[in-house]
Amino acid sequence: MSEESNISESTSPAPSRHFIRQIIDRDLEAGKNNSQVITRFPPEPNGYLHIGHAKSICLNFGLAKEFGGRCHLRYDDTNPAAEDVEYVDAIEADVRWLGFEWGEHHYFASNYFEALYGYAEELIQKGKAYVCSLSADEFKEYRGVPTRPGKESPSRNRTVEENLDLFRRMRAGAFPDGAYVLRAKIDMASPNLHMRDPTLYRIKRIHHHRTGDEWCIYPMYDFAHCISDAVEGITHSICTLEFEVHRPLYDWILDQISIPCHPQQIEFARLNLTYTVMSKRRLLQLVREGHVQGWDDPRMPTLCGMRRRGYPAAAIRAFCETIGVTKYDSVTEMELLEYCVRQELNAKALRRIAVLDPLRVVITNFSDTEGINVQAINNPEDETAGKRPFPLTREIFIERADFAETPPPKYFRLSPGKSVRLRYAGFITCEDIEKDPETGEVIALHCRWDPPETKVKVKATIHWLAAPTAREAEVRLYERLFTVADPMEDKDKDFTDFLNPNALRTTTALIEPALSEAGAGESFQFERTGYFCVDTKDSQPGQPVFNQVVALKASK
RNA sequence: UGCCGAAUGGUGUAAUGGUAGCACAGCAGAUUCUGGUUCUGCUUGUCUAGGUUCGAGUCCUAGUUCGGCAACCA
Repeated sequence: MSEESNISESTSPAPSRHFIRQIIDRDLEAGKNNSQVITRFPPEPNGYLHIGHAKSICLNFGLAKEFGGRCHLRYDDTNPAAEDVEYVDAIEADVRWLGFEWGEHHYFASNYFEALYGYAEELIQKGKAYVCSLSADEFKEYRGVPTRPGKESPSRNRTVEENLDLFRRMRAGAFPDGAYVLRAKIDMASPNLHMRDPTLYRIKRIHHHRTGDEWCIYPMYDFAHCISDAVEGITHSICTLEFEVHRPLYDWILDQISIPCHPQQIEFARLNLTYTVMSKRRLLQLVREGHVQGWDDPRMPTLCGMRRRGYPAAAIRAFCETIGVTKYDSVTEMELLEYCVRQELNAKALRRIAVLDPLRVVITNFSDTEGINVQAINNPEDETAGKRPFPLTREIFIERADFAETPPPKYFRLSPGKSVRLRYAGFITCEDIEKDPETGEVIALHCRWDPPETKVKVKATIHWLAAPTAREAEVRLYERLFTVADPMEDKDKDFTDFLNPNALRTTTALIEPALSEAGAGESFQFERTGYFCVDTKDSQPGQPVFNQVVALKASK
């Protein structure tokens, strides 16, 4: 490399740095946190991860990698009512699939229940927390509303001894669920509702998927999260915008207790995508009500759904980098995700031929036994992918849409008397049409074949399959899950009213023999049609089922 | 009518007081044995009104609009 190009490279503009990178840049410059970057991805195991989580995963793990730090995988499992091990395993598989590793830094907030309890007692000792006897309804009433201050609970002035005794008995199971809660003693007049003596612990006799029946009191998110971060020595605690109003409480708790570490909470805008929904609750509703066939249904925006659909992990990573990170509540167009998917697949996927909606063609100047063998290119973007033999016989199948009896304007493909190129195999000219006498439907075409050397002037090349070698396979074609960009927009309707009835269409296609041996999870480009991935659930050896990943970019 | 936050083309994002740039989408063209890919060009933008400054997307003031917050959820 010449000196000049070295210079131009070093002076080329630095890659743009989003606001969190800039915060870290400044922290590192100031020597904060011993110049370390330790992040965490803290899912609650109460549902499957979706593309919105991918943004957070790529951010947290990506930042750690970029700055030579580390990222912890920590389950925020403080509410056993909603959580389950089923989700724990699925979450790990999804994060790994995305390409990230947590090493030995695999934690559960429930690992810290004992420590958390200790900090709660410390708060009580310091007169910063009290046990409250208000019922849930009274609690609400006392809390007040945003525009009016709340009023203090009668329990607020209990002595430290009383509070300690009550809290210990709460833990010991002396009281029924809901009888008491532990609250922070902050400020009932705070304009921030979260600072009006928030609940720290509640009594819940629910079996926990990790701690079993060891506990009947469970810490709330606000208490558990900041302390878990501090215990793990997290430097940058990155979360979504809705936690912005929780930050004063995050800081307050860590300021009151004797823990040396105080991570910085930074909020960013969650991902919204057009033509889908992104909340676990609504995704769960789609599963429960049977609108889709499960969390990993290829129509779902879940990571397992996208993986099954055939979206490459690299495409999702590229997408997450492209969308950026801001505090602006935005809606990203699905087209951008699809672009990233095509970009990745175009470079990597082997080309194969499949005819989705077959129309029989008889080559009139071939005898039954006559035929030729051509070579098909496996990937024009990658010469090392090589070629494969591809036979042409008297009877072939073409795509029904590649013939038009009365061609519309600018139709380049086959029509009566017209010619097209057969991919890799010369030309055909349509000489006759065979129709069903009853329905009038075109059932076959009779065409004359000309070899490639003929140089027939055509404007289109179509794909085709030799009838004797063609095999059948189930192909699933997907459209967007919803018919409108924002299914939540109409407040008078349920989002399920906008479900796209054509989101899944199943058909039997004709595939080339090489495809019937395709392994589960393998992706191909069906030439001129789209990208397809062998379904990992419903395929049998030698009998693949194909999921359409994404169509080729629409022709103009 | 409380508090917190955010506003840059259709969408997403950059510009950190000094030429408003990039990507997606759209449109047009070139190349092409995939109406794919690739390449070229084009359309479209700083929420409003004042102010500071030689100079404002950026700083100040006022407003407008949008989002979040009133689980013993996270």
